[in-house]
Amino acid sequence: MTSKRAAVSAINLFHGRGFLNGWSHKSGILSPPFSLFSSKAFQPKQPRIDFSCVKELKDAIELFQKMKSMRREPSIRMYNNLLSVTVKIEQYSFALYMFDEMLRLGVPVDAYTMTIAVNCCCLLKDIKSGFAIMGGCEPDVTTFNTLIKGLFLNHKVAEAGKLFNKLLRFRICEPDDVMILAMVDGLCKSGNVLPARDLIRRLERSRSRTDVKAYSALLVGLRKSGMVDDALQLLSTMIEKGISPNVVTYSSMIQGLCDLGRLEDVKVLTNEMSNSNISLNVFTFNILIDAYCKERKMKEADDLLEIMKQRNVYRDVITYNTLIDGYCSRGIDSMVDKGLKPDIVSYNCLLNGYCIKGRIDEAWLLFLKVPLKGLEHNTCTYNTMIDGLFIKRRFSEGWKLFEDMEARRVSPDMYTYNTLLDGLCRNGETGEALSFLHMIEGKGVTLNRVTYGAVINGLCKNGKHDVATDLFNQLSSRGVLPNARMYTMIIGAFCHEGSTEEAKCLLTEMQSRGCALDEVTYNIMTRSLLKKKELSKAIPYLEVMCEKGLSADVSTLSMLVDQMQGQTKDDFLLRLMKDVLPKDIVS
DNA sequence: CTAGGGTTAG
Repeated sequence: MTSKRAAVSAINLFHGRGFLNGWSHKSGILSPPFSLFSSKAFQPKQPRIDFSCVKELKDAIELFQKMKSMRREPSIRMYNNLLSVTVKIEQYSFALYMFDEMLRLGVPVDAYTMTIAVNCCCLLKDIKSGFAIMGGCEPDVTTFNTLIKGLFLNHKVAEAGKLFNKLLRFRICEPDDVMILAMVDGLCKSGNVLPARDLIRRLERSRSRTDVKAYSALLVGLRKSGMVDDALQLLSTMIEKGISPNVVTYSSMIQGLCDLGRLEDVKVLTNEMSNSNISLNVFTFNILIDAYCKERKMKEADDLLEIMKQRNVYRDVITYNTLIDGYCSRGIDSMVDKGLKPDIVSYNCLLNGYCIKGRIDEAWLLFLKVPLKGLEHNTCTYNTMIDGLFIKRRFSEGWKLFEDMEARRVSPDMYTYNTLLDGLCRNGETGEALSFLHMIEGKGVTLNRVTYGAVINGLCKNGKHDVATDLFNQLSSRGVLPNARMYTMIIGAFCHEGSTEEAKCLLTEMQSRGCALDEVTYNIMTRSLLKKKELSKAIPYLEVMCEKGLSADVSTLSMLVDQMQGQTKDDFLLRLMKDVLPKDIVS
């Protein structure tokens, strides 16, 4: 087992020196192993205490007072119970206060007490105190697990790694499944998915094997980094190794496939699940229902709801939120009837429903009602409302709401900025959009394709083709890959300037990146060539369009007809005339 | 009912 000396030295190694300064407590805090009362027969009977009635801070305070004044001193287990429920109601500061009091009163705390206290420090983002508490008595693997998780929670990734390595190297404790999970999950969530995968590989070379939860955490990490196929690959690898995936593993893989719209592949996984006798739970159903709702496949979503009912899988708040979001109108009442309390997401979904239907005044009333329900507007609430106002071109009201948001310390995120930038652009204020963009970039907010797409689109539409092209060329240095839409816009910009050669280069580049060229792109390109009277160069594009079943638009066609006057009508052009051109243009 | 565990919303 762990020796206290080893543990403390590990902590010193970790922190350099002196972390225990200022921490003092009575020595001999642990009970002697064979005290008079350690045998069950002599153990005074503890009065029953109902901890489940602790629902809020004042209950915990009252109970603590009561326990302190009890004639027979409550056992440490009773105190631990109280601490535990206090943590469950998220009163971490009070839990720590009780912990201090217990030390002051000389209550013999144990490893459980200490782990709870360390956990509270971590959740309150006070890692230093967490480490300091460890001087109190012998930490075990659970305590270290709590600390590792706390380090990740406080964004101290390197420190978590160092601590983990030291625990291994000095054999301070044997890492268990929970510790490996804490490491894998922490690494993945801090964007270190590949190191997490390496860690599992490294451990598997020395230790027996990684459990299903750690694998699941890694799969989630891979999925979130867009490596869905790697995740699926790993899923089969783990099955080969004899580690059986469970409902969580499958659900997260199903989520990954749904994100990519691969609903057919999802069926393979659900079949695998039923073959392995793994039942879908409410999570799995929620993911599936959400996917179908997003694709407007309401029949399938309804079928799933029916299956849920048959299998006694109960809808939760998220099921209802998904439905509100998907159906946009079913309201919140039915969830209230089922005894579920709508949360801020419920209202955000409903708000979104009103906004996308253009029922902006109802949306606004709902927005105002949220605080009356005891809920606080969050970033998403503001984003949805601002977006709704902007759709109606009520820009100044949207900006006012943004100011309100900042005043109330609700932090704007990428979505907020995307909406605002898009609004500026759509209102023709491209100069303001550009300087706003630079301001956001200065804040270090991560921006995406949507952000830049909105600005580039605005610039193009307002004739600022060179500025748009500059920004487009800077995308890769900002870690953003252009999508088909952005390529099309810039190709359009080049075409507009008559730079068809540059446009052609971009067209080739977008094809090599696997972006699908759509009707718009072909039309722009063809029109640009026709404008330069280069009919022979335009024809190959028209041919490709014919092959792909894409149609030329009216202005392309009229230019084409124009230039065909007096040209020899070869077979292709005749066919084109017959198949593609609308009758009124031919005549 | 003595501590630490992976999956779902814009």
